[in-house]
Formats: sequence, C-alpha cells, structure tokens
Amino acid sequence: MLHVAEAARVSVATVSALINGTATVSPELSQRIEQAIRDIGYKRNAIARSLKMGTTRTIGLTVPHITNPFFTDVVSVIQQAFDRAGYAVMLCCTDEDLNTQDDQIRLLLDRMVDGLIVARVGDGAILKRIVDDANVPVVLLDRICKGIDTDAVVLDNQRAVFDAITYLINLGHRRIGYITGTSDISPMHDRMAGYREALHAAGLPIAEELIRFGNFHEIDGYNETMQMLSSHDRPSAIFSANNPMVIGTMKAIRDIGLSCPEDISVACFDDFPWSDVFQPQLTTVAQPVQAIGEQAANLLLDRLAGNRDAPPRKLLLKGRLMIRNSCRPLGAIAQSVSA
Amino acid sequence: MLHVAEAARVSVATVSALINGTATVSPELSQRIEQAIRDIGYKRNAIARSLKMGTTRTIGLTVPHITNPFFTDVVSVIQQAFDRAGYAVMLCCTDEDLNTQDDQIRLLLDRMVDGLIVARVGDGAILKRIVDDANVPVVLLDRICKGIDTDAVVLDNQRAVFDAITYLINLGHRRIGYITGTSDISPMHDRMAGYREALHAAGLPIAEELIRFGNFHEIDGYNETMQMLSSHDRPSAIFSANNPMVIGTMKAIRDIGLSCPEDISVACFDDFPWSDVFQPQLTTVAQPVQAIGEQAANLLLDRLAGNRDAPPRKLLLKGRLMIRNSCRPLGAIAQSVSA
DNA sequence: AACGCTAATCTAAACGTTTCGATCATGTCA
DNA sequence: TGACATGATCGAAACGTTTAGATTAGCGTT
Repeated sequence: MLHVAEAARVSVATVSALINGTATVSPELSQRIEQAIRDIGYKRNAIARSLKMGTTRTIGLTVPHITNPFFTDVVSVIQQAFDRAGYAVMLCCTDEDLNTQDDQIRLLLDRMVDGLIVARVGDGAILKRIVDDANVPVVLLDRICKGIDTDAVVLDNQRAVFDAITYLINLGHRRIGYITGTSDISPMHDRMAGYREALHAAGLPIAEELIRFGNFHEIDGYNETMQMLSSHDRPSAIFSANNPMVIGTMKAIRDIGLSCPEDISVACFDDFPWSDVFQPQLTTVAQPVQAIGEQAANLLLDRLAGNRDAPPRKLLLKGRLMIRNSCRPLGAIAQSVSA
Repeated sequence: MLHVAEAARVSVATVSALINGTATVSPELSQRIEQAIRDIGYKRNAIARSLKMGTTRTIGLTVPHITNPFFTDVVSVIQQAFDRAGYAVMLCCTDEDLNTQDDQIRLLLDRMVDGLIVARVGDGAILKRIVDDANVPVVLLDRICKGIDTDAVVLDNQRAVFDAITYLINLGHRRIGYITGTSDISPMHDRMAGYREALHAAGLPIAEELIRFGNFHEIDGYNETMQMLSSHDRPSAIFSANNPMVIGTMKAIRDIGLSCPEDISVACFDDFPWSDVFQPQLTTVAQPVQAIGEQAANLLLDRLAGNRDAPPRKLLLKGRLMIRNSCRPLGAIAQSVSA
C-alpha cells in the first residue's frame, strides 16, 4: 500500500480511503491510484487489516469426524454459507477426543476467529472456560452442553429414536439391540432415552445386555454386534445410534453368516445418499442436514452482524424416519402381512 | 502483552523472550512474568505475530466437493497431518466452478496462508497467474495442470482405468458404457485414455455413443445412464469415472427395472467404506487416500520448512482394482465358469 | 582499580493497515 | 474583502507482536 501511494504520489490514507470507499477521493487521484494498484499488482494484506480492525472474517468449525457422512454434509453446507458471506472457515476434526478439541479451539481463538461453530466432545467444563474468556460468539452444533448457555441447533433426538424403535416394535420385534456411543454427549444420551421410552411405552422390559456402548467407529459397531449375535438369545433387530457403527453392524452380520433383513432387522441414525440404492436399503433416521447447517450458519452470522446481546437461541429440529427394507415384520404381524 | 509486562514490571521484549524462549531470562523475572500471564489470562495474538513474522501457520485447501467420499477422506487425512504440525487449515469447496475457485484462492492468499493445496478446477491460466504472483508454495492434488509446474500428487489414472476396463473385457463384455466428467481436468482426461487404450488393446471398436459426459454429480450419472439404457443396443457394462455419478447410475438401473449384476455390470472409480457391505458390492478402483493425503501434506510441509528451491516433485501413485460382485461374466466365459 | 566479557534487560523500530483530526484550497455569503 | 463552510488530502498514531541493537550490572583478570 505504501508503494502504491508512492507510485500514485498520494498518501496511504488516500489509498485506503479509495479502496474502502470510506471517503470521497477526486476522480483524478482515483485514476492514478487505480493505475498504480494495477501496475504494482497490489493485494491488500488481510492480516494487517485484521490486526487493526480486530476482526478476521474467519470462523472456526470443529467436528468430531469429517468422514461421518452427517458431519460431511453439515460441514459442506456451513462452508457454503460462510463462503457466500465472505468468511473463510477453518476446519478442525477432534477425532472425538477431548484434549484434541481443547487444543484446536485454543488454536482457533489464538488466530482470532470471529466466531465458532462447535460439535463438542466430552464434558464442557474446559470448553466453557475457553469460550468464556475469549469473547467470541459460539454456536453449538448437534450436541448441546450443560454448562454453556449459547446459541445451539440440535435434533429432537429422543423423539426421533422413539419413533424408530416404536416402528420396530410395531413390526413385532421384542428384543431390540441398541448400539450407542458414550453417553456423555447429549445426542447419545437423548437417543438412549428415546429407546427406553419406546420400550416402556410398549410395556416391554429393558434388557440391559442388549444395550451396548461403542466409540462411534465402525470397528465398535462390529465388535458390539458380534457379541450380541453370539449370545444364544440374540435380538431380532438392532438399532445403531450412529452411522459409522452401522457399517460395522452390517459387516458383523455378514461375517457371522446371517442376513439382513431375513435373520435380523437393522435400522440406524443418520441417512446416507446411497441408502436407497444398495441392498438392503437401510431404514434410517434422517436429519435435515441442509437446515441444520444453514441454521447454525445463520445464528452465527447474526451474532457477527452485531446482534450480540440477544438471549441464547436454541433450535430444535425434527428427524424423519426413512422406512426402507432392512426391517422385516415378525410373528403374527408377518402372518397378517403375507396373508 | 503490554499488560503482562506492566504487571510483571518488565518490558514487553522480556515477555516475548520468555514466551518464545528466544533469550534467557532470569528465574526471578520468569516467575513474575508467568504469574502475570496467569493472572491476566493472557493469550498471544497470533494475528499480530503473523503480521510481524510474515507467516500465519495456516494453509489453504480447496477441493471441488467435500461430499465426494474421495475428497472427504483426503481432506480428513490432510487436516490431521497439518494439525499435528501445528498448522490450521482453511477449507474451501469450489463446487467444480472456475470462478468460485479463483475467488476462494484469492480469499486465501489475502489471508496470507503459508501454502496451498489445490484440487484444481477448469483451465489453469488464472490459477497460474494468481499463484505466480503470490509467492506461496502450492501442491496440486489429484489433478495436475498444464501451465503450473509445481509439486503434485496424482494417481496413475490411465493405468487404473485400463486395468478396470480390461477386467470387464476379460469377463466377456464387449459394449462397455463409460460415464465421465468434463475432460478439461487431468484425471478425467487420463481415465478416458485408459478406457480407449483398453478397448484398443483388446481389438474392440470404440462406440462413441457409449461415452457420456456428465458434470460429476449423481444426477448426471442418472441421466446419462438412463439414455444409454434406453437405447435398443444397450451396453452390458457401465464404468463410471467418478463416485457420485455411480450412485446415479445405480438409481437409473433400478428405476428402469433392471438389476445389477444380472442385467448389467457396473464398476466405478473411487472406493467407499461400505462398498463390501451392501448388495451389489461394487467393483471399484480404490485410490490410496491415506497415502495421497499424507504425501500432499508432506510435500507442502517440506516447502514450508524452507526447502523452497528444490525442483517440482511429481508423485504418481497406483490405484487398486477392488473386485467384488457387481460385474458378471458373459457369454462363453460365463459358460466356462458355470461348467 | 581499571578493563573487558558475559548475561540480562530494555528501547525503539518495524510489520501493513485504518482512522482521527489537521491542513489546505476553493467557493459562498454577508 | 473577510469569514466561513465544504471537500479533498494528508500526517501520524494505533493495533500487538518480534527483534536488532543499546544499555546495564556483575564478575573475573591483570
């Protein structure tokens, strides 16, 4: 900018005024400056600008795993929204690890991001402290957090799983396996509540040996399914509370020599784009990823636009049960269907 | 930092020296400074630091679509690698659009990223200009670019498709449909060359009506497949040159009332994690995503570590044909197999 | 006691912007 | 003609660091 100013024989203040349109500059000087900018190939240094302005037009986004198709989609939507608004997004994947998450958030805050969208991991105490004293708007995504009272967009997880399990019950299933992630994050907690509520509403007992905890990965789904299916009193249906784990479930079913839905019915949380193309076509709970991403982006953009003091807004979106062919009717119900 | 210095009754230079370990500071002052840092809750402002140092410890990463599982995986690997190295990554999705890409790269360069990993889109002329006068190391990912002579890691696409098509030919297929993206990017060009080479090597004619161009999306795969299958002389196998389009192909096959592999064989480029769980299990060309991501990250990290003048390094990785059950033997070959 | 050496600390300039207030020419009005 | 508003331009400080070079204090030598 200094060089431009010299070349155009004006002060840097004038160059800045022209570039930002913050003051009128005469046509003559404008012309000289623009020429100089072209000649020199000048590009404004956004870092210097950020330092002076106190804003980076960059936001931080952390998710547990970008390879989980739910997060892939949401990240994609959020990225597009901020791109449109002229913001850059720094992406971090916490790998479902608390320390990684804390480090990454600190990294983002060091870099003076203007805002944060966080699908948090683990207990919120440290996150809360970090976020509190960095004075930056935060929106919680997918997972709310007890200590942190801020904007959030989440699914009505309990209701969604309630519907799914009730569907299985109505098909005649009585022993329904449930594979979940560690329940220290809200969706897992709420989904489990939906499971229990559905069984309870139908007057069915809750068999604790059918509730299995994994660590969100395919391998966990595989292991837990293997164990369940090896028991002599195996379930007739399995619901997986997340998407990567259901792949493991399907592999376990295959490896153990059973087939779905003939021998065992399967449903899971989170839809994927190819779910109605391959067999079996999985029955899933679909989240409105587009809406989730857009709402999260909008909440943050609204704060960034200056609306700092509005009370925290919590958005609760509804899931949708996508019924396909991976669950089959059982017993009397099967009879009446085939009759 | 000024506040810390005042609270500890030292100069800012001393504080800086302690924080960065660039000079020895006495135990006594160290203690006072550390105490002040804790009391005040001081965090270094990375923006100011970047301005002074001329480095942001941030890199830019642009891909066409993050929802394409190939790019999802590669992005994930790259993100992890830079995370380990203490770099942040700014992610942009160009949506396969040239102007979007140019805008985003400018955005990244404005923000003074230290380096760039680009899966480019369209013709490289503008990209070249942009990259030339920003003096930043660039590594090309998945797609090389005529004008730009820089580090790159790509697959041996021609060979990979040659192998896949040859496999189909050996199964007895003679009319093999080929669905590709616009061939102005290198992988599509090279894959097509592999297709033609394989047919040629087998002495088969090339039926131009079986070569269909889409725009990388599922819907394109759907439309092109529909057209191919509606012809009276339809192919016995279809190869899709990218992953999202094959979903469209499968949907078209389903909607038209055919089934795979009984009526039509299907194979495609890019593997996905669930490909051996659902039916049909697609035969695919798997890219070594882990290696691709790591190599790209390493090339860039090496440049960032100071190795600026080494000649451009081109890494050519090998694909792997994952044979599953979506392609069936035909004619005489089928006879001999079943005999 | 004077000297030089080392280690610890500080002063101040620099990075590239934005912006406040000052300056200055020009035209308007009484 | 003098006072004054207006519009264009500029000078300089500020944002929060890093760092080269200056300064100071402490110590061992001679």
